[in-house]
Amino acid sequence: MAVDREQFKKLLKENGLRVTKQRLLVLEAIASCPEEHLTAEEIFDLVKAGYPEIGLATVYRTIQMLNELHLIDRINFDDGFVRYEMGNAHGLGQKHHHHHLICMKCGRVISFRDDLLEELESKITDTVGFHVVDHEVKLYGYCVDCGGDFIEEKRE
Amino acid sequence: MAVDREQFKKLLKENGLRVTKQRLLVLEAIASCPEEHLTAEEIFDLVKAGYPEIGLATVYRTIQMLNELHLIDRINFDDGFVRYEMGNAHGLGQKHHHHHLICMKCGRVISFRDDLLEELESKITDTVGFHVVDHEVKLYGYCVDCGGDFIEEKRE
DNA sequence: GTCCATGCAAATGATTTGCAGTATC
DNA sequence: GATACTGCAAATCATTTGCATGGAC
Repeated sequence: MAVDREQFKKLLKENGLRVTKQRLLVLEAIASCPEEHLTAEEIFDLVKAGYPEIGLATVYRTIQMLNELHLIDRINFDDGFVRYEMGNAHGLGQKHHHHHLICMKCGRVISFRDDLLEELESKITDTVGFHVVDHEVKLYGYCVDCGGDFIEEKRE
Repeated sequence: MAVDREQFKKLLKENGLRVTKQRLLVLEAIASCPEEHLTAEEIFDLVKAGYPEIGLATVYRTIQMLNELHLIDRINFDDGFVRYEMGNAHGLGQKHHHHHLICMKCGRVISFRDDLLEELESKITDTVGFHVVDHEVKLYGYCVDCGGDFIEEKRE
């Protein structure tokens, strides 16, 4: 997944932020792993490989900023790390609708796309008067390799 | 919401765990706030009100245990605290299906019940071969008090 | 009596923050 | 040249852990 640098620079300027090498590198590191759900430390390592001077604090600060600009999304799998992935919207309208399947045995995370929740969202707006603008869905279970087809619902 | 103490004691014994005053008190504190999403610290304060000797570490350890026994559920609203709520299942089969509406303005959290995801789950099992056994849904938006009815999708 | 559970205090570890130097505009 | 950004080190803070004491069985 390639990053449109000019558009990124424009976005930064529009928000009164400065264009720096670090910011570009962090965004590109995340964009280079479209299927991953990266931790701050992992992003740090990725960037450091090509730019050893970078500091971890800068990565944390940049990540936060990119998230506020809606260029990246935050996910939490409750494993002690906050993770980030490229936002599908690319900051250009278009809402993202993908969910995460989390394997309870091997921990693998599979992303998948579905718009079924539209229905649920409008149902809620009608019923509760709550206006839904975004959602996050995590589905827990067992992946194919871990007996996805037939396994008793045995936990622990 | 009342706790069936005898059943709880039985469950502990079945799992080779000992029945202690602290464990009963922690469970009852959580059960006494069925609509809340309590942090460890909040549970600690609740119990301490009636039993000042309790230690925070015990609360953390007990919470973890109750969660493993599926008596309480864990939720994370990304505000820096892990939260817990009474599990609807009461450890007796019956899966819980309730979601959380999170207001992006005032932070209020509304729980609500829906089984629409059944459809999604079987769809996934068929498509990906991933066997879903549980799910967690968070919906972000604006509650009635914060302009739930008509508000432009304006963020930040 | 054995051994698990508790309470305290100390440790951990991801994330944040203060500050002096540096780069962008 | 002003000031926002960076890198480092120190601080923060929820949660975990070690250990001696106490309680459950």
